[in-house]
Amino acid sequence: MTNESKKYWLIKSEPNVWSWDMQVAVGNKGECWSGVRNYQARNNLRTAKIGDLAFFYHSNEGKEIVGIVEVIKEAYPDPTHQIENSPWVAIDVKAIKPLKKSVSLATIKAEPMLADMVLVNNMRLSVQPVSEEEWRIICAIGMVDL
DNA sequence: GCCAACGTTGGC
DNA sequence: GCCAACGTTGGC
Repeated sequence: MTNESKKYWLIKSEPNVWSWDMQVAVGNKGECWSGVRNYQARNNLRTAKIGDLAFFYHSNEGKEIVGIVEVIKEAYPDPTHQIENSPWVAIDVKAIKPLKKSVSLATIKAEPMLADMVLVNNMRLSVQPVSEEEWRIICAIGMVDL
């Protein structure tokens, strides 16, 4: 695993369904990221590799990036959709660290350098790529070193 | 709770 | 293959 091949993502969760605190509570064993029912998001999940990092975004309630997770298991059949030839996949992620300062959607929208983020332009996509530049900017705003 | 934006479905 | 109807997401 080299730094060059590492990709960055943003994954969304409604905190009343699966929150950052719950993600932290399961610790290093991580948790299965499942239930994605959107082809574009599914394709992104398939692309995610072990060691890739992702922002953990709270949708609906909070509307902010609260932490960083790492992919620890690559795409496998979604355990919440057990039918033959299910098109859906899941990955496993584990919490790495919280942002010292969470980065809200309003903050992202207000930052011109982040105007091209998928989060801003395709609000409904639940698993989305983040460019290295966007990653660095948000880490800086969130006062986290990664 | 409302509704705009988007994705999916199904009739034709 | 088009497009209207419907369902879902998610900000407000």
